[in-house]
Parts: sequence; C-alpha cells; structure tokens
Amino acid sequence: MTHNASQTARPTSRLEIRQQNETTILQAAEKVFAEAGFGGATMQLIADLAGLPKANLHYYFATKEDLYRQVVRNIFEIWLHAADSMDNASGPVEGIGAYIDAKMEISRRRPDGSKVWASEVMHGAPVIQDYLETTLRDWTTGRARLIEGWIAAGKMQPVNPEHLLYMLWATTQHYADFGHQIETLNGGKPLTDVEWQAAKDSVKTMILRGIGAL
Amino acid sequence: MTHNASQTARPTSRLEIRQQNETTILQAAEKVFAEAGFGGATMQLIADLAGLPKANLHYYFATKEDLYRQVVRNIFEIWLHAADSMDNASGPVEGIGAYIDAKMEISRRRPDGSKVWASEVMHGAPVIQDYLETTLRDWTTGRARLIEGWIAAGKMQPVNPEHLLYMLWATTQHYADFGHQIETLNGGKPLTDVEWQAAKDSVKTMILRGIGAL
DNA sequence: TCGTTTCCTGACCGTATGGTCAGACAGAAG
DNA sequence: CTTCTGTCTGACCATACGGTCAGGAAACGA
Repeated sequence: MTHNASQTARPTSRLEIRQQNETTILQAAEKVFAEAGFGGATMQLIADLAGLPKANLHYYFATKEDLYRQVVRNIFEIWLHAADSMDNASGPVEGIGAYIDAKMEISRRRPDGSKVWASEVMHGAPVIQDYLETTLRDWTTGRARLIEGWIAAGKMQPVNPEHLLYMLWATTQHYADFGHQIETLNGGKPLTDVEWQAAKDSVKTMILRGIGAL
Repeated sequence: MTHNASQTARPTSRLEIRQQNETTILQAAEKVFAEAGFGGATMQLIADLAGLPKANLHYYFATKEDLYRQVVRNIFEIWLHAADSMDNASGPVEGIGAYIDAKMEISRRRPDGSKVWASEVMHGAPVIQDYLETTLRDWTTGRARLIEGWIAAGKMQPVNPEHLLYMLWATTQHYADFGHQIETLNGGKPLTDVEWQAAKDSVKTMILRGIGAL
C-alpha cells in the first residue's frame, strides 16, 4: 500500500513542500477562524486540523495575526473578482443577475471565508481597514457609476446605487454567514441543490424586480 | 457638588442595586462581546467598561458564558417583538414596511446587539440553538403563513416566504453588522439622520417593489 | 561526497485569563 | 444595639495560550 491519500502526492521539492504546507495551513486556519473567531481560535486547533505541529505553523507564519491577515486577504481577492461578470454586461438583468449568481456560489462553496470576512468587518476591520479605504472604495464607486449608467439609459428604475450594492452583499452573504440558522429553519438539513437553485432564483427575481429591471 | 452623574440616582435598596448593576454589566458586556467576539472579550475589559471590579461581575454572573447567554437572549427578545407591527397589518406594504422600519431602527439603536447575535449564529449558535429550533422556527412559519395569505389575496406577487424573510433579515441587519464598512464607504462618517432615512426608503422601495406590492 | 540551506519539532517560557475565596462592609429585621 | 443576609473586592490560583529556540532531518548545489 504505497497509495497516498488523494491530494497528497508526496511532495519532495522545497517549493512544493512550502506551497502545500502553506495551503494546508491556510485552509485549516480559515475554518477555525470562521468557527471560533479570531480571539477564540487557537494555533493549536489550527495545527491539529492541518495535521502539523504547532511550531511548524510559526515557521511559515510568524504570528497568529499574520496568518489571520493572509486568510482575510485571500477572501477579499475572491470577493473582488466576483464582479468581473458585471462589467461586460449589457444591462442590469444580465450584469446584476450574474453577480448574484457568482456571490451565491461563493457563499455556498466558501462559507468559512465569508464568515471570516464578516467577523473582521464586524470587529471594526482592524486588519484590512486600509483595503476598505482604498481598494473597496474604488471598487464601489466604479460599480455605482456603472449602475448610474444603466439608470440613465432607462434600463432600470432610479435607485441609490450604494444601497443596492449593500442589499446585494447582505442578501448573498447571508446564505453563508447565517447558513446555520437557515439550515436549522430548513429542518436541520443543509439546502439541497434544488433548494440552492430556488434561493438563487428568489433572490434574483426579488432584487431585479425591486430595481425595476424586469 | 453632590450632583450625581446623570443616570446614577444613587440607589440604596438592595433590589435597586441588583437591577442597576445587572443592567450596567449587561450593557458593557454587549459592547465588549460585539467588539471582540466571545473569545476575544475578557471579563476584565467588561469590568473596566462597567466601572466595577472583575470579582463583582462573577458575583452577578457566575461565568463568562452565563453573562454572554443573557446578552444574547436579551437581543433575541427585542428581535421577536420587532414583527408585532406586521401581524395587524392589512397587507404587505403596511406590514412589511413597518417591519423594515422597526428592524432598521434596531440596527441603528442597538448595533452591538445585532453583532453579538450575528456572531453567535455564525459560530453555530452554541448557546441559543434550542431557541432557534423552537421559538424562531415557530415565529418563522407563522410569518410565512401570513405572507402566503397576502399572496393568496393577490396583494403581492408569489414569492418564497422564507427567502423573503431571509432577505429582510439580511438587508436590515447589514446596516448594523457591517456598519463599519458602510461608514468607511461613506467617507469615514457615520450615516446622518437624512442618510438613515434614505437607507430606510431605499430598502423599503426595493423590497416592496421586488415582491410586487407597489 | 560534503558543506549549506531549508524544513521540522519537542520542550520550554512569560503572560493573561477565567474563576475562587476569605473576609470586609452595609442594609434589613427584630 | 444585635443579628442576619446580601453586597463587594483585593489577592490569589491553575490553566491555556502565543511565541521561542536549540538542535535534528532532509533537500540542495557543487
């Protein structure tokens, strides 16, 4: 039985070792930070989940905060690119519809990342405040302009673009951040494929009709 | 200068002392739990904010978890009663409109409570799971019925009532939980009275139009 | 093959935290 | 005044946590 566990292709080169260990640690960290929050998470817990000795974590990430920072930044990147589909769209139905799809998919596939982000912002964004003030602000004003263009072109009703964006973020991320509550109200069962599709459709219908694009 | 600080009317009776100290501690705890999370909060921090020695907290609340539990339950009660206005409404415009108003007002006045609740649910609701399964579930099915009644009466378009409720919760609570992000995007300034009113109006318009009630 | 660099880890340390407790203090009751 | 009960708190404790470090193991380069 020289058969290795699925992913682990037994790396030998130093580069591979470093990359794989960093990835493993980051995945474990994302989960633990999501479940326990920054304060509640312990390096020992992350180490156990990653299957590495605690001292090894500190070899790759100097401090708990460094590790946390990296986790948050990773999510932020995914977040930003979710709106790429919005930019080349001809109008709100296509653009915002695709954005909702993308964000709902992230909520489904990376709920832990969403929770870490939510936790970070809720606690006053101590780690990524600079990103909020630069990258996110630019991103937001850019998309607000895009929406204003659609309004000017008569493709949707006049609405406040910022509040529309907040609504999009809130509604889509809710399915990740409050997934446990939704699951409980769903009889203790996670949403099935069909139910996820229904959720997407509901959100898209209500929002697109809400902005007068349907 | 025998003039006491505003609220503190120098209580003497034991009942008054107990009530006032419990309230003071709970308020401080809500703030600290909201800012730091359960794991990041310390009894010492809460004690300092409450202006009491740490040992005194343990006299009123045996453990940190007991104190936390009480904070979460208080919020939950406020949450539930926010929908009272919905029940006697003649239709969705009045009922859901009033519910949005009420929840937006809570987000504005008690953002810390909202954050504590969000944090609790995000971490798997370790403390109030039983409430989710009983009280909240009953509450939800009741309001879903109410919405279904409005749909049957032709007062709004047919939408999935659960997903509508999720959207209401997500959108309104977002203004508390992600208040820091909103403030940053607002140029670092908290929303003014006028801006809060605009937020309320935007949310109400988009949602009520989204369900075909306008 | 041999030195060099990187990777790895058990054992250890200082500190901060939740919680305890003995005893001081102060209303209430008689 | 005396007793009793509830309130208060400084000092203390055990534990758990983030982080360190010396030294071993393994890959690399020549």
